Amino acid sequence: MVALTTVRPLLDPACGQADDCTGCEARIVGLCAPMGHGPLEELAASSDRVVFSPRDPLFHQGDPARHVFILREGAARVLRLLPDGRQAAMGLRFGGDVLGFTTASEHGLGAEALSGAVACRIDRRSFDGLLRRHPDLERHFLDLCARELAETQDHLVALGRFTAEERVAAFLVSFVHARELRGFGGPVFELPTTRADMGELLGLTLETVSRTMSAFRRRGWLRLHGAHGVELVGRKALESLAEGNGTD
Amino acid sequence: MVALTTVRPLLDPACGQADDCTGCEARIVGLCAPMGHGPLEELAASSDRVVFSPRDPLFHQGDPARHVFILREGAARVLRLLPDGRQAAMGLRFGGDVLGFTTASEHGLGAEALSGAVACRIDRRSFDGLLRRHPDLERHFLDLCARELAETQDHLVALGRFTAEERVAAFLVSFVHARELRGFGGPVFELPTTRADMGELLGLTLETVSRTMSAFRRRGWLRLHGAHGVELVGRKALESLAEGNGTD
DNA sequence: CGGCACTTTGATCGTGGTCAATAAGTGTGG
DNA sequence: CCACACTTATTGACCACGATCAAAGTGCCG
Repeated sequence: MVALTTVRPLLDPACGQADDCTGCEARIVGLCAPMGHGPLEELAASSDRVVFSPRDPLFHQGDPARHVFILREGAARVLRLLPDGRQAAMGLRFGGDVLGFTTASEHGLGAEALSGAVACRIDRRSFDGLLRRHPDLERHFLDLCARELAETQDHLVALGRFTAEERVAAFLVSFVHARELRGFGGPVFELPTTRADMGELLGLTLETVSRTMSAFRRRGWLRLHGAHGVELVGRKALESLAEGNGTD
Repeated sequence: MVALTTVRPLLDPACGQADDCTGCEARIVGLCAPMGHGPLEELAASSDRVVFSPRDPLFHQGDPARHVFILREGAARVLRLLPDGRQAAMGLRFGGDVLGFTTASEHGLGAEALSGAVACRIDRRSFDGLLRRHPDLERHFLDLCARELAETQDHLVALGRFTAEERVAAFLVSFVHARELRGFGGPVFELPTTRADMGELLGLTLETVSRTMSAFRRRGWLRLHGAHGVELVGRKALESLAEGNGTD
C-alpha cells in the first residue's frame, strides 16, 4: 500500500482517563497506547492543551525543538520550505498523530494546522525523561518512527515513479484509509486541503490536481460536493491506480 | 542540506575489538558505537559474515525479516519494486550502515549490493533481545531511525520539487559527503552506480541523468574519468543547486 | 450583495521521457 | 594480446505529460 498521509493505527483506550480527550479523535493515539497510569499522570503535569486556527503554525522549520505535539482534533500538515520559496509537504497528520518529535535540537520541518486543530503540547525535556524512565514507551516510539519511515518511503515511490493520476489516487485512497482507522467510515468526506496543498504534497501544480480530480469525476470514480466534499464511488479503480499496477 | 545517500556519522572505535572489522569501513558503525564489550560479544555469537557480488540481493522485498545487516565494505542500494515492474531506489548504503531493520514481520524493501560488499548478518530474534536488554542501545536505534527518516524526507523534497539538474547535483554532493564521513577525502572518486541506478534513485531516466552529467562536464563543474570516475571541480556550484537555491 | 480566495478550464510552452543509433567500456576466450 | 560479444553511456530527434499563463466560474464569509 502506498500511504501519502500518515496512518498510525494504535488504539488507546486508556488515554481518556488521565486526560480530557474522551470521545475525541485522540482515543486513537500512538503515544499513549502502552502507557500505564503513572506515566500518563507524569505527562499530564508537563503538557498543555493548545488550539490552532486554520493555517496557524504549530512550529516553524528551524525553531528549537522544545515541544512535542499530539494532535487531538483536526488536521495538520508537515512541510519543508526551500531557500528560494518552493515548499514541499511531507504528509498530513490527524487525531492521535505525533508531531515535532525529533532527536535533533531543531525542527527540520515546519507544521501548520489545516482545519482548526487541538493539540496536546508536551515539554521536550519532560518527554525525553519520560522515555528514559519507561523503556516500553521508548520501544513503542521506535516502532512509531519505523512506521513513519515506511510511510515516507511509500510517498517517495509515489513522487519518484507515479504519474499525476496515480499520485492523486494514492492521496485520496490513503486519506480515506486514515479516516477509517479513526472510526470515520463512509464514502463521503470533506478534504481539509486546498488543491494547492495537495499539489505541494504530491509534487504537482494545483492546476494538475484540479484537472485530475475532474478527470476522475468524468470517469465516475468520484463525485464532488463543493470543492472539498468528495464521494468516492470507484474506490477499487482508484486503489488499483494507487498501488502502481500501471496500465496492465 | 539535502541527502540522497544515507549518512550516519557515528564513529565506533570499539567495534574492531570483539569482531574482525579492524581497519575496514565498519570502524564507522552506527550500531556498535554505544555498545560495551558484553553486548558486542553477545552480538558476535549470533552474527556471521556474508560476502556479496555486485547485484547480489541481500534480501528481497516481501521476505520475512529474519536478519538485520550491517554493511562493512562496499555499497548497496535499498529499493521498492512496483507490481508493474517499475522500481524506485530509496537510497544508497555504505560501510557502517544498517540494512533490513524493521519493526514489521516482512521486509517492505529489497536491498542489493552495488559493488561487491561484505556484511555482518545478525539474527533478528537475537537482535531484538539485545535491544530489550540494553536500553541505551535501543535509544541509539531510535536516533538512527530518526536520522534515516530525516534523510528520506530530504530525498522526498528532491523528488517533489527539484529539477533534473538539482537532483543529480544533490546526489553527487551527498555521495561525496558520505565518502568524506567515512574518511575518504579528495575530489576524485568512483561511482558504484550505473546511470540507470542513479535514475531510479532520482526519479529520472538514465538518459536524463547522462545528459545532465554531460551538461555539468561542459560547464566545467566536473570531469569524467571513464563512465564511473568523477572529479568534482565546481563543488560550490553543485552544492548551491543541491540546496534548492533555485535560479536566484 | 460585495469581496476574496479558491477552483476550473483553456491555450501554449518546456522539461524530461521515449525511441533509436552510435560509441565507449568491460570482460572472455582464442 | 587481440578479437568479439555484451553491457553501459552518450547523443540526437521527436513526443507527451505536466507546468505556466490567463480567464472565467464558484463558493464562502463579512
